[in-house]
Amino acid sequence: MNTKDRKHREMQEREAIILECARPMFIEGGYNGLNMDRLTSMLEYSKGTIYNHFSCKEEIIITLAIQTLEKRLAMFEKASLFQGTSRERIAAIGTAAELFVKLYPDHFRVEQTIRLDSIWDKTSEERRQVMSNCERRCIGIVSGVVRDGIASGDLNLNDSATPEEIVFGLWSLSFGGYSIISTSNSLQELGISEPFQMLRHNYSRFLDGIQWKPLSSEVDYDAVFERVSEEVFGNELQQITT
Amino acid sequence: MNTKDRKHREMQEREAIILECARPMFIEGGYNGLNMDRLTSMLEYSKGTIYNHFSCKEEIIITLAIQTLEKRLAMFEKASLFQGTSRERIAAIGTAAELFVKLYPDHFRVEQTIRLDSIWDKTSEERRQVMSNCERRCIGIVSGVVRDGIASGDLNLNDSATPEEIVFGLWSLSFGGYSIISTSNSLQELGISEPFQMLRHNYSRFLDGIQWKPLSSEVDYDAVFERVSEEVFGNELQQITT
Amino acid sequence: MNTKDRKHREMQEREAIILECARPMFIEGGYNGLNMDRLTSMLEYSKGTIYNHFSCKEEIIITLAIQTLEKRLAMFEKASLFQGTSRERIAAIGTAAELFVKLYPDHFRVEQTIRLDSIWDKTSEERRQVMSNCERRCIGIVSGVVRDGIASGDLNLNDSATPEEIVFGLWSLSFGGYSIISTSNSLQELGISEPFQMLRHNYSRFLDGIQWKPLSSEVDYDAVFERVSEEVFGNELQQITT
Amino acid sequence: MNTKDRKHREMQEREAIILECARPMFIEGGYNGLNMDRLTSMLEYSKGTIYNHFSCKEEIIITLAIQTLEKRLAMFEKASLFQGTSRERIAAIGTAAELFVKLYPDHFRVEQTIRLDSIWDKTSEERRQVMSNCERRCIGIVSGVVRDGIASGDLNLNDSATPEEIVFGLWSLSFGGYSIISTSNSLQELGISEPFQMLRHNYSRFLDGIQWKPLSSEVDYDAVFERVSEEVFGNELQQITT
DNA sequence: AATGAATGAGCGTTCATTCAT
DNA sequence: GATGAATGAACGCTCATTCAT
Repeated sequence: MNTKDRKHREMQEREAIILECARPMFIEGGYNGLNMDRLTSMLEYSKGTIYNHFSCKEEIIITLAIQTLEKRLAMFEKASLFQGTSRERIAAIGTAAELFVKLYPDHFRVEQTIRLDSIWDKTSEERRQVMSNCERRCIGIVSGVVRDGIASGDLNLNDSATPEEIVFGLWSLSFGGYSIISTSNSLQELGISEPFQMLRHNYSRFLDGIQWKPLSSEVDYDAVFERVSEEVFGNELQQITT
Repeated sequence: MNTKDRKHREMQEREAIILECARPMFIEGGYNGLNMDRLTSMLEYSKGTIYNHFSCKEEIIITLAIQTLEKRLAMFEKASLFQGTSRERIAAIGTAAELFVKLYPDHFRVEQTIRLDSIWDKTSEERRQVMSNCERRCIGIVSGVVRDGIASGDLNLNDSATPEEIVFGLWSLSFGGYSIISTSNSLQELGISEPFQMLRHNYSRFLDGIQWKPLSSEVDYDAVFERVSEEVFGNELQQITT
Repeated sequence: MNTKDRKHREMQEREAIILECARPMFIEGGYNGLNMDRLTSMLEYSKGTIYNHFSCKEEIIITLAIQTLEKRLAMFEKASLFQGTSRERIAAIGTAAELFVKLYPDHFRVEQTIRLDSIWDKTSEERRQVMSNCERRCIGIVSGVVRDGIASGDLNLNDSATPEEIVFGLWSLSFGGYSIISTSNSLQELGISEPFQMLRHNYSRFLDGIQWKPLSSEVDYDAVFERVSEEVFGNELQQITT
Repeated sequence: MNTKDRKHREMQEREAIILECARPMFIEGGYNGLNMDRLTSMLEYSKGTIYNHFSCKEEIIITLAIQTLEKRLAMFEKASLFQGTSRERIAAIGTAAELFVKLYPDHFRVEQTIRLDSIWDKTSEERRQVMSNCERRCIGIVSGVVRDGIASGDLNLNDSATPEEIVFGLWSLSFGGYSIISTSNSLQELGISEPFQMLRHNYSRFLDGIQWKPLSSEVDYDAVFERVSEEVFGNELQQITT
């Protein structure tokens, strides 16, 4: 049994090393930038060995995405456990999302390329499931907190909306905001110098719009962001600042 | 002179034909899916002729993006002239954005690929300028209406935000929302069956959050959407429904 | 008749302009460096017009060679008329050869490429004849002076050699020497800093070897070189020094 | 270890086969005549395999030159060891040069094309070094014999020349002579039917001109040529005559 | 006679994947 | 299980020449 365990552990370690090397190559040049020959020559493993781990190039790429999506899921889970009002817990998840983007600034690139370059079709059903699950569970966490807000009376949607609609709103705001921050240079032209903070304020405006109590006029959500960053994500924070 | 004119018109027509053929190829398979050999064999023009129009593959791709960006700009301009309150005019632009996405559902794919796959670097400065201008002017139109709202007293930001911050918020919500609609299948799982309408409601919630008058409780902005669709974009609407 | 003359003159002028533009392109990059598209775009004439003058690219190249070969022939003819002993006249032709190489340093490149790159076969019989004639007549001029040397008693070959053999020797020495000077960087490593003068001395050694009177111990042939340069090729010299 | 050795030997053999096939293609049509597609189709190896050996077309060409330059170097080294007077040893090297030209009549074509067609720039520094070294060492061998001649008293330059100047002279005569023999058809018109012998006589005339003892009137250098051919290069000779 | 858009065979090179050892 | 040489289809692009206008 020990032998089998060791082999398995070695497999996993090697897989991590391969991905670690593949990631910057992919970031640099996208799908075509990730080159199996160069990857091989930069690692101490041979082509065949790499192909024993990943049946094709596309599998490497989707695994790159899964790697960071799993980090995000873990961060969302941690954030949702934050002790506070429902709206503070939403803010905590927002904090997780922001820190995630700062920790893995290239995650979007990987994820979008998968959807854009017809990579999806060539990946294994299994890995696609893993990837979908990560997304689904992240959404589920947010949904949960929205429902908690309704249950606690902080949020009253008055039949004018479903909880999912609110999740969709937060998700849009966040995905769109981070995308724009990552890829557009128009923000500077707009004169927005602290885009992450602005994005947080925009969350607040949206939540104020549905009257999720306590409103931003009653609580300093910037302070909540600071508290969550330190209390919940102190470790992750160190990685960013150093 | 007539000869010259005719030649010029033929050039433009041919360029349109090339792009028309290239677009689905690109949509289908991204950067690698657009293949100069296949493109040639599907057109009645030779390779050389295509290269007389576009100096490299990347120029074709950026031109695909410019084509639709120019449509969007025109729609935004038309929408901004809508006669109504400042918030209704914002709604009109939102209508334009939604119809644009429905008319050119693959625009995002093209635009994102350009930013992802180091295509940008290989394009001509001239075309990059055209593309940047389109984005800048679209943003400018929205900025203008926000300022009009402030000037008219409908919107009072109380020094808690700059107009640009609001533009960033609307832009995030819209870009994120349409991206999610286009590329994610999680929306169905969320049980959101009319995502476009939901997105419009989310706009409203955001604008309610900053107290842009008249609030959504006072005016039926769904009705405004319908009116703008018909009155301003009747022609474009036909293309979608047929 | 005037019209015909003018047309003819215009043709010749245009031909000269085309060649003037083609020459540096060819020098720069050899056969593949001479590009009909670039040539066209640098001239005010169209492709078709250029093809009216030269039926193919190869014809341009051979004409480039002919242009300078005709200059050389003229210089050899002038040199052979120098008033002096037969050996001085040989030195005068040597002077012509050296000045020619300095005036048209790229001539070898053109001539060799013609022979190397299977250009020859694609040229017209007519132009090949012109080119061969130039070479033949240059050789003929040297042969003539050798025979004059024999006739005058300055040179006595004693049946140990034909005049042509001597011509072949001088030609080898000169062609080899100028080739090495033009293309090799080993000369500097050898420590030869004034290769042209060294080459002239080597002519002298060869002519001393066949006892062509007066020997280099009796006459300062460096001084003859100077005299011929000034008296015969004063004009050409100006072009080099300025 | 045997396996590694065998692999290495196979690599070298294959490289030789590739070059053997590339050589006539290059000889036939120069740079453009050597065509990677045709080369592939004439060999039993695939494109990729060829590119594993040579990183680009230019590397193949320079290797063609190196192949024969190394043969020449070996022949020069062998010749320089000939037992005889210093002038006889020069004659022995001349014999080597002549046999080399006859064995590899197309070497000049390859070498010149490398210098003419901007091939040089695209080759690896390593191979360029190898090529330069071959030339340098050949020159060094001749220099050495000239110095031996001076040391032995057979040659007295009287400060009128450096040994290098004499090397330059022999080199010019030889390079020019063989070039003319290879590429010009004017020799026949000149009535020179045995150009190689004539060239040898011209060497002698040059060496007589600097009074390198014993003079050609004292020793039958044609006989030396015959002796060296048989005694030193008997093996190589067989290749030519058969 | 002059034009220059159109042609299309041809080029050198790349690279994901395979499979004999 | 590991290797890495071999594969060969595919790619983006070039350019001498033609010919309808």
